[in-house]
Order: sequence, then C-alpha cells, then structure tokens
Amino acid sequence: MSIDFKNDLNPAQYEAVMHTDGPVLVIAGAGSGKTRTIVYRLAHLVQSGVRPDQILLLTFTRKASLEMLNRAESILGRSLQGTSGGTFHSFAYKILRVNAHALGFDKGFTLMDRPDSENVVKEVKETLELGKGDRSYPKKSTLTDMITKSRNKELSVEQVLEQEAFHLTGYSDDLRAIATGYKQFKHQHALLDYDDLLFSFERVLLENPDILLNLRGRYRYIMVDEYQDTNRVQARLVKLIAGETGNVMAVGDDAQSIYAFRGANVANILDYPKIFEGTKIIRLEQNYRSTQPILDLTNTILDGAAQKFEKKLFTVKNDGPRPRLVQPLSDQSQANQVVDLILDLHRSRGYAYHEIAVLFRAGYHSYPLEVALGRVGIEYQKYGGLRFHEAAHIKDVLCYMRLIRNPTDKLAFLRVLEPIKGVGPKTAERIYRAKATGDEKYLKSITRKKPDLQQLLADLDVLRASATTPMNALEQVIAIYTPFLMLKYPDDYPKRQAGLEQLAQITTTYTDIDSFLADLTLNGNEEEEKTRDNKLVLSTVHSSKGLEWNAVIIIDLVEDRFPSRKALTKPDDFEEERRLLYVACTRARRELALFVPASIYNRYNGSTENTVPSPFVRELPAHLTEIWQESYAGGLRKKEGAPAARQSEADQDAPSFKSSKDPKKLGYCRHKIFGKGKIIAEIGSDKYRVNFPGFGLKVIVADYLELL
DNA sequence: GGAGAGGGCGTTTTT
DNA sequence: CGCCCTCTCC
Repeated sequence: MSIDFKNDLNPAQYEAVMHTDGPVLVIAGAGSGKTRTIVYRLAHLVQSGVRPDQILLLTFTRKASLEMLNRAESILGRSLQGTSGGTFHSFAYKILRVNAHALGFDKGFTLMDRPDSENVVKEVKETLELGKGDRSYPKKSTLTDMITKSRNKELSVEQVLEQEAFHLTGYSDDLRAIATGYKQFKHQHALLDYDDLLFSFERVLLENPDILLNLRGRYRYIMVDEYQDTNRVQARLVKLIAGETGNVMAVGDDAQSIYAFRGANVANILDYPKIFEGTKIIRLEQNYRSTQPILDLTNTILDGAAQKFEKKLFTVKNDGPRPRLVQPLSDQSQANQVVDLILDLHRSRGYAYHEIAVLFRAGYHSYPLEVALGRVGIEYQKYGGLRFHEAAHIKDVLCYMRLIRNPTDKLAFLRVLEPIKGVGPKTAERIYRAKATGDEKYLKSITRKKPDLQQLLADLDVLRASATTPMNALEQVIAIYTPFLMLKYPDDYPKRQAGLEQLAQITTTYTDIDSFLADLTLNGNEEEEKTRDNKLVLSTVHSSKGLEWNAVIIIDLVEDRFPSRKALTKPDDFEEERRLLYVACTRARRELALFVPASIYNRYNGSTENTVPSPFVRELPAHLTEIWQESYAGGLRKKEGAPAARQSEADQDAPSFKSSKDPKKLGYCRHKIFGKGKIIAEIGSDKYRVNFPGFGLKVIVADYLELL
C-alpha cells in the first residue's frame, strides 16, 4: 500500500514528516494536526526501512501513544510491533526493572503511588517526632507536595517554600529533615516513587555506559510529544538517549503548557535548539479542528496573556455558531441547563454522546452535574479526579498482589494487617520485623492469641507459593479479602465487589504480576477502553489534553474555581490558569459553551455563595459570544449585544482585571487584619489582588496595604 | 497499644 | 458532609 504523503499533509506537516535525520522541533498550535504529523512520521520511517523496534515514542499518556501507533498501523497496513511507546515514567520503569541491580536493589523494587508516598512521609514525621500535637502543622499531603515539587523543579525545599508556600517557610528545617528521612526510608525498603523513576533512570544511564550505549544503539529515532510539559530531568533524558547527533523530533506548544505545578518547564522548548545543535524548527499554524468563531475566542484568551504568544491560529472553517456564554442563577440550575443543552445537542442536532464533553477545573466540580445526569439517565464516562487504583478496596487487594512479588514490602504488609482486630500500627510493625528477622518465637506467641491473624498469615504463605498468573493470583486474593471487605464496608460492599470484578477483567490481559501492578500505578484508569462506546465525557481540563470533541461545555467559570483559588500563589500561576482555559476551549470543533453560575452551594457550611465571573470571561468582548441569561422565572433568555461583565453586579466588587505588566515585581505586603500576603496582581490603579495564607484571595485598596 | 468517640477543617491539576 | 487527627478510656 502506498501512502500519498504530499496529498495527505500540508507543507509544514510534510516537512516535519520527511525530516527524519537530525533534530526537529515542531511548534504545533492547538488542533494543527500534531497527532497526524506524528502518525505519518511513524509510517514514513517504517516505510523507508526503519525497524519498528528502533523507534521510541514518548507521550504524555499511554492512551495517546497507543492511539498513535494504531493509527500508524492502519495507514501502513502493517504491524508496528516492537515500537516502544508510552510515558517517560513507564519507559523508565521498563528499563529500570531489568536493571534493578544497577540501582542497588538486587531483589527488585516496588513502585509507590501517591498515597504510599504520603504514608511514608507521615511515618517519617512521626518517627522524627515533628509536629506533635500541633494542629496547624502541615498535613502529610502538603508535606509530600513540597517534597515532590522540590524534586521536580530541582530546587531546595527552602526555595520551594519561598515560591509556593511562603506561609510555611517557618517549617523549612522540619521539611528538610522529613525529606531526608523519606529518601532513606525508600532506600531501605527498595521503593521508588514517581520522581525516582526519572532521576534513578538518569543516574543509572550516567553510571552504566553499557546500558546507555545499548539504548542509544537501539533507539535510532525518538519522538517526544507534549514537549512543553516535560521537566528538566525529562529533557536531559531525551538528550542522553539521543546522543550527540540524535534524531529527535520534539512536538509541543508553549501556549498549552499546563503542568508547571509538577515541574514542567516551558524553557525546555525554547532551549531545545541550544541543546541540539542544528535543530530544524517547523511551525504548524493552520487549525483543522475548530471553526473561526471558536478560534476568535481562543485567540482573544491568549491575547490577554502577560507573556505574549506569537500565535494566531487560522482555519478555513468560517461557518459555525458563536460560542455561548450562559449565566445560570446557581450551580444547581447550571447542572440542569447543561443537561438540557446536552439533550438538545444530542436529539436536535444529532451529536452522539461521546462527541460531547463537559470540562471543569477540578474533579469535584462535576458532582452536581453527575447527580442531574443520573436523574435523566444519561450515562457518562469521567476522566481525571479520583483514580481507580487508589480506591481503598482496590488498593487493599493490590497490596496482597505486591506481597506475592515482594514479601518484605512493608507498606503493603502493614496495610494488609490493618483489618485484624487487636493489631494496630505498633503490633503490625513488630510482626513485620519478626517476619523479616525470622523471630518465630514472637510470631508464635502473637498468633496464638489471635486466630484470624494466624489464618491471614497462613493464607499469605499459601498465596505466595501457589500464585501463578495475575488472574489466578487475584482470584485467590479476592477469596482471602472478601470477608474483610464485607466487614469494612457493610453498606456498599456489593458495589466494591463489582470494582474487584473489573480489576479481575484487567488482569486477563497480563502475564506477569509486576507489569500488571506497574501499569496500574503508572497509567491510572485502565478500564476506559471497554466503556468508551458512546458515552458522554466528563473530564478535568488537565485530562482533556490532546483530545477533541464536536461540542465542549465548560462549567464553573467563576473566581476561585476557574482560576482555582488554590493555584494562585504567584503571578505565573494566573497565567497557567489562562493557558488551561485556552486548552479547554481549543478542544472544541464546532460547539462551545461557557457556563458562569451566579452562585454556588457550599456543602460544608450549607450556604449558597454569590460568585464573581472568572476574570477570563470578563475580559471577553461581547461580540465573540452569544449571551444567555437565566431569568428568575426560570428558563434562558438570549441577551443581545452588551458584554457579560457589564450586566454583572460583580462588576462593582471586582473591577475588570488586568495583568500587571511586570508580574514578577509584585512581591509581598502586610495588612492589619490578614497579616502578610503575597500580591498576585494589580487591579486598576489602586487595588491589588492579594493571597493571604489562611484567608485566601482578597482584593484590597492599596492604601490599606503596607508594601514589603 | 488499640478502638472508638469527638472535634476541626477544608476539597487542584497528574505521572 | 466526610476525612483525618487527637483524645480518652479500656
């Protein structure tokens, strides 16, 4: 079969596909056929004689790489078996797993997920006797956050506190001690967290030339997608594996960088030509996804950015409806109106459910909508938010699996013992130590008093001796675990049992337990493929990256939610929120609706609070959207002409937002009541938006502030 | 050292 | 409301 590259691609795409030798940087605007370019390049490489196993494709999710490989296979009409594709983390895992000795873990290692890390941090904190009885002491999740941030950004904990959480700077000595203890604990117990995968991988490559040369020899062509969201160590890894003359294609879009919180560094894109000498830079600017009215809006969002992007996407799809701006009276009515809109799109305009997506800033924002969808019986599939494998019962079961592979996995062991009555943390710890040192005497004495403990330990031994395939192992585990499940969740154990069945389904595709466990912790939700068919999509904006739909609905576009209040600790964060909205809007092909509820119900104090429209919405000129308002009598009314911000009473409390010209200069201030705060932005000529720890974001008149 | 009651507190984003 | 942490009593 021959592929008509020239005809299927535009000139810029064609150039990127044909440029196979030497480094290329493809700056690909949203919807500009980035995936298509990668897919055709894969096909072209193989067609011109490159063996599939000489290609390495690093993407942001496993799903993305599978999709690209599949598409390349279908246009090629042959298999790409052997091509290495996946995330940096999963690739690192694959290599480290067969080279565990180089890490000093001769008996292998265990991958930690986020809750594992938090638990270790907590344990370290307790052993160091830090924060005892201090209610305001940073919580384990905060501590873990800071530790992982310091690693991802490659900064000291002091620097991270300074930048991300200045109100915690007083804890920097503690945090340093905890970080050190955390590291030691991992080393002692052969544990690797997400960050270790990357850093250990780098270390192994630097210390073992044989391993490095082997990789370099094998991977002659490397492609890295979403390059704007790589962090520094990932960039170094690419360089390392590619070697001096590497054939690397990096694809990215600086305007879509949304992972700075995790250490992603846009500078990687800018520095790429410096790192790889002779880099060919190619820009893809024609948008094939969206209609012009949608692009007008997304271009405007970028226009407001403090740092300008040289980007004006264009399309030939001039027709299409203007994006809607809908203003419900509350988040409750927002949920109902979204449902109405979905029904309308589906029934009257013929969009299949899986061609419609609802996007939001944080996982819990969709809860009211999920209830409303349930009421009318629309099925949906949710991306982002809680992870399947982190649900308590799933995690319980996975810990048994971990013990099969590594009986000394302390975290797993302690967790498995948890449901035994009369065995708390201390006793569990002693049992663990007794097992490790072979202290039969203690084991005998403790098990004599507790028959169910004895039973469980015996079950574990049998399990370890007899487990074969992942499926077989899981069946045995479920048999052991089910009594505990029923005990622990008397109300909803049937539902959780169904979850275990789902897990059992997943095991069928694996032949070894290690890769089953690793895939689960590295790929998050695995079940999606099966349930995907024709369901409405709910997704966080982050998880929507790289995807597209005919109709996109974005909800909760109000201050504190989008932009997220938690995210605004420094001026750069505000810009990232803006790019996040840009990513969200550019997912839409034809229909785009932005929802701005006037009030939101607050579950923990039971009150309904008025909102202020998101600054990004207030910035939009009226002619770009079609405005729909809910009247107090119910129902939506179309509003002609005037911009959204003009009608909003919020206008008085929150004058139109302007990013400061030099946000970096803003610094700190002091307020009589709120104390020290960080200035996020200048608003108008005499007001500031300030983040006060413990009080949140406030807009304060300059006269009341003492600048520091 | 463990279990259970009571109180404070607060929901970002992900590999 | 639900989680997590602390306190109290066994």
